[in-house]
Amino acid sequence: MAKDRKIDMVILGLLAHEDLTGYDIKKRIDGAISLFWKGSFGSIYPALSSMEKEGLVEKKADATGKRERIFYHVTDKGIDCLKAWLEDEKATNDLKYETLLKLHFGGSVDRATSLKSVVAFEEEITEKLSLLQLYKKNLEPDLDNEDHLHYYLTVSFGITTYEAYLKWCEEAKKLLAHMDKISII
Amino acid sequence: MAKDRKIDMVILGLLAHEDLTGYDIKKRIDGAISLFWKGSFGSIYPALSSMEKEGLVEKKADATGKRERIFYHVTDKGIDCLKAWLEDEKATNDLKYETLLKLHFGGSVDRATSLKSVVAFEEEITEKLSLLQLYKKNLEPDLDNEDHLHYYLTVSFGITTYEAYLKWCEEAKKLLAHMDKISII
DNA sequence: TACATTATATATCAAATTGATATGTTGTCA
DNA sequence: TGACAACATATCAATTTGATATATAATGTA
Repeated sequence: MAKDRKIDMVILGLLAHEDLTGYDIKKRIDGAISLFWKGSFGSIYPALSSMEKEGLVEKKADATGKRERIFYHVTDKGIDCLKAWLEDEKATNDLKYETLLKLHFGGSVDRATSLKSVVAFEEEITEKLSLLQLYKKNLEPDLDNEDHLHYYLTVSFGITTYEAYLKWCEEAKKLLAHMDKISII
Repeated sequence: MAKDRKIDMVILGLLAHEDLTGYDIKKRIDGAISLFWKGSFGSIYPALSSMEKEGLVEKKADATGKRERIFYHVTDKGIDCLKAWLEDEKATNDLKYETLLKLHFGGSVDRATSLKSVVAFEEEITEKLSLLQLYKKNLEPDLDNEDHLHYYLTVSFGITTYEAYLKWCEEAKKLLAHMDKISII
């Protein structure tokens, strides 16, 4: 068996605040959560079905609209499940940095190639960082709100690490810049 | 189709330096590479088989030992494949921080619970950081070696980001420390 | 010497996940 | 009216994980 479905916890965490459709859940994940977790329709819809069978969530008929919309509501059992997970401080943090992988194996291609990977990474991070700073500005005035405090912590994590990434990019660019080093010396 | 098998590139990158068995490859990945990529036997062995069929690697009989050992050697086609990947600066960097996920949804449990997650994370990072500093010390004297320079860059990435993590842990602990805040004010 | 434990080594499998694709509806702007 | 973007559910092959099975060689220890 692979590890328990983590996507279940993401869904339960979101449903703890409001009833949502699978599509809504995907949008929430693509927002601030995408900084540290991702989820696709291919995992969300099957997870909702299976959690419904387990009694962790329940379907709510949508009377209002004409369009098919299946809202999910978290049950007491679902809340218990979420809390049990939150109270366990064990956590697996998995990173897959293709940029770093390319850099690690970059010794057999020329430095200009490695440099291009660093610059592409730098651009990506710079863009995301300005979005995070916007999130931070919105959360800062209301840290007495327990939820906002916790959202703030994750956004602050993103900002701190992204700033470190950019600092590293500067160092990496400097080290890779001396492309003619061997021929000069 | 899911995205191309990235594990192939890890294997080709390793085989570019020396012939290895599947078991060796796993050990290499569990070393310095584990900072930014992971791989299991369940992906390594099937990848080796399929790459052999594609002509990217070839089996080398092991004459010496008595134990079953299948060494793999990278072909010219395999090297071309590796270089093509290295020369493409596009890269997807996927993070799965369960710690951050727990913190994001921590607003509905007490702060002591969130604090425990931060402390567990801090301990994990502190331990890994000292290992990285050891790697760095070993690589630093020989940065003229093109491979070492590239290894150094990834180790330096790890150190810079882990130091940022620890800085954030301090901030997070401070913000979560005021557990009686509401009742005091 | 005998025994237990750890490291070496290949391989497979169910479960989880991704990324793509299929299918159709509703709202908006020109 | 027509085009396009956003909404919404669902499925699938390919990939990956984490666990397990199986077996041999080396090492420590009683």
